[in-house]
Amino acid sequence: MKEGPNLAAVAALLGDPARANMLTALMDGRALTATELAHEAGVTLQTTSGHLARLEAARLLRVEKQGRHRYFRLSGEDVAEVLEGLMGLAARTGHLRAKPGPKDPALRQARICYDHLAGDMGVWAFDRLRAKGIVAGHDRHVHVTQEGRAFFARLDIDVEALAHERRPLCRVCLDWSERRYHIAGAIGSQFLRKLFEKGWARREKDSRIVHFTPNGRQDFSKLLA
Amino acid sequence: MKEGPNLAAVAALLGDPARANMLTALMDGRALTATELAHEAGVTLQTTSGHLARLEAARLLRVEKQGRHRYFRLSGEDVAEVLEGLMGLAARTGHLRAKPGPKDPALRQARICYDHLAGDMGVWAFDRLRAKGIVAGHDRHVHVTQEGRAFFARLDIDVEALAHERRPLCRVCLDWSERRYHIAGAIGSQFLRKLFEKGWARREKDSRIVHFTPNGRQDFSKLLA
DNA sequence: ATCATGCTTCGGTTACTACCGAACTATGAA
DNA sequence: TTCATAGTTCGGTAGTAACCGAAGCATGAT
Repeated sequence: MKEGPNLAAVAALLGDPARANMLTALMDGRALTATELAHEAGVTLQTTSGHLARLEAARLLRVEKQGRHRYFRLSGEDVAEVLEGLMGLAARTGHLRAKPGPKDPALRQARICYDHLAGDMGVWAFDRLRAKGIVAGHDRHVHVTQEGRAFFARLDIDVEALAHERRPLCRVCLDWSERRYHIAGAIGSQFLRKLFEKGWARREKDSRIVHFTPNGRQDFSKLLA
Repeated sequence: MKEGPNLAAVAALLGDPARANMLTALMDGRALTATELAHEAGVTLQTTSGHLARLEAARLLRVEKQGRHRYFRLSGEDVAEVLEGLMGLAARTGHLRAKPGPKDPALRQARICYDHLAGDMGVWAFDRLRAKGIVAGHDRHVHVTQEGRAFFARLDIDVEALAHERRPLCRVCLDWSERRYHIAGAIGSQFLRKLFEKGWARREKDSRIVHFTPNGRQDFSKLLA
């Protein structure tokens, strides 16, 4: 009783449908304006403004001013992880959406989680990266191996440069649909970007869903074979 | 927008202070009666009854009837994990309790998480178990090694028998205070039980806090040296 | 300067829900 | 049977907060 951090305060913030929709919209790692988020949540701009102020005060969101726009994004990967965790619990406890939506299977297949690949494809890719010895390690402390650096270099990803950024190079992130891990961090971000650059996959407009082209899927499989 | 499981519905359940207090009280894995939970949450029995009905309907709690008592417990380890995750976010985002409470340091040191050891000591123990080759593996898929079976056998823990239970033998669980993993599952549960049996540690009454005796701490260190 | 756009603040309404008192059901003990 | 304990259901109250319209800034374009 009354021990530890104030769980209820944070959960209550996530518990409002409008705020939850805004946060979900930000799960793909993009930064969105207040107007865009208002549209996502289906409420007016002034209501949105109030919600965003509260989320920012709680440090769940980070804001960047650019001209007369204010861009909001999740304050960190850990926020995205908790959101995914809650989705997992919602799915497991049968608390699905009233109207499940036809997009759900596609969402389970492949989606953006913050800025990296999640879903069935994301988990599969992570498994392959490990099986091929490109990454190794325990728990959250996964690292890119020497062979891994060569592998990423062939994709024009400079691991050395990424390693010097403030952001963790290589992390794992729990998947709500698979309940297993996929790769995150700077490497996860760059890896996904390459998929788009190569034209192997594209993102559905205004959605977290990622679509692979038939050829892209094949080339991706070959890359990680 | 409106993709994936209904995150807000679950979060709203966790967002009420009374319900959050009840769930927190159940984090130590015990099963408590409605009356006990009413006391924990600081509300009357009839209010509690309503909350518990909702939590059970959402499959966050499981109930067992025994005579005229109804014992409530968390429906699974995953619920405890999400609660710990939310606590981590609350701590990280500065959303601490209004009155931090003098017990917080003790809680960070060693506490019960569902039915296994968490906090600084829990994370340390898990590190040692891995360093000694008692457990090995990646991610959530950790396993007890051959040497590990011998190690646990010396503690009168029959890994073979536990492995045949429905419950996962060896899992990991994320720690809100350390933001690192500790050991859970049937092994984690038995391991903690041994600490109590040996008198190395005892649990504080009506709390998740675990106190190690001076000798117990020494013997525990020696065991995992 | 004037206008348009993006966002915030203020005020009032509405809807929700946590809460408790009181009455009721169910199980067990004497 | 009678009483006590554990818990649920019902009804009414009260506090909260989500919501929008309107007005008010602030920045950028013309």
